[in-house]
Amino acid sequence: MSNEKNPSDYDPFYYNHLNEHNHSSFPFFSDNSTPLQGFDPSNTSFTDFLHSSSMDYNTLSRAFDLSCSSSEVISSIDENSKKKPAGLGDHSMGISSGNPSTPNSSVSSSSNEADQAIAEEDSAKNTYKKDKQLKGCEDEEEKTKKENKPKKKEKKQKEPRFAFLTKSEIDHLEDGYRWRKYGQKAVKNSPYPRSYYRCTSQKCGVKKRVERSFQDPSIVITTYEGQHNHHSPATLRGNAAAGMLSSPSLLASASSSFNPNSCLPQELLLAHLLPTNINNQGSHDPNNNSIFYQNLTHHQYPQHHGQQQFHDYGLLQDLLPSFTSKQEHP
DNA sequence: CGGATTTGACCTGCGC
DNA sequence: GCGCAGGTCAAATCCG
Ligand SMILES: [Zn+2]
Repeated sequence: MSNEKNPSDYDPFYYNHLNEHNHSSFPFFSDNSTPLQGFDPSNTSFTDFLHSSSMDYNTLSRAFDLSCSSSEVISSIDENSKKKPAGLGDHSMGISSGNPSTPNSSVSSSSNEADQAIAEEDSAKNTYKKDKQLKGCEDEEEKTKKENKPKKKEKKQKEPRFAFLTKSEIDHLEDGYRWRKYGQKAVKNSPYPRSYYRCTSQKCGVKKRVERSFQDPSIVITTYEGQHNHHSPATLRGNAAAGMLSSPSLLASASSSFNPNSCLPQELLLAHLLPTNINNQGSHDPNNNSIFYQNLTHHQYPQHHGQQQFHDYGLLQDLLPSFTSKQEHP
């Protein structure tokens, strides 16, 4: 209870803010074209890119205000670079909540681990469980202690994670899926706890965690992990707003190289939510409510360069069900 | 009564 | 090797 820890020990999410680097051109929002191509991630991660220069959040927020009538821009998250030592000097965090009445503003970043671990579920969860209770077979003698052995030491299921910063007062955002809360932990440097949710669908192992920014209670950080292989249980019906994130704004996601050795990022994404198209029930594509998901994959893995570029990650949308079931246990 | 939450225990990875 | 922090499980509880 007595947290003598330094609140600014290090930022678990590494909020980066740059208010002084004014460059007045946000490459993500030129127009319909893909300006991201001009940004070469081969050397620089997205966070570093943000941190380096070439854009500022003032301009970005201005762009927001112009196009999306949203509020301000929130910093992005880098899941992979969170292992920053105490070397960085800016803990100020660029989150500045201006108007509490502003709709929502969300920035997301994705982190794709290497390997081909895509979205396969199960087969990794039955490692330490099952033996705890041990009611059926008493032949096992090691029941005294809940010993667990990760038989296969590999395969850590490092799925890509997408972090969304959403400015919202409520914690339970309706994103169209049904979630079941399975855990809650206190965040180290934050007075607000972190909640762990899981998709209620059996075939879907998508997880998400929701936490609040420890400086601005208005900011909710939602981190999605995995993809849904099913359609939204409720949605595309009455509450079209729940079809997607209820926060019409922008989603800019990017990944960075988590491995300092290899300076090539795995994937780069950019998603964009249109502001006021939530009631497009007359459209011919109810699933694609109002989200524009764009994916720029700069993978140059020599091992397999054919199947990976076949299709990308369908971020908030349903993707091919066979996509996940391709990895079966022998 | 069934399903979602709550909440403490427990496991794992990692840094020191 | 130990401690901490993060993540997960599951029994208990709550609520419709
Ligand atoms: Zn799901």
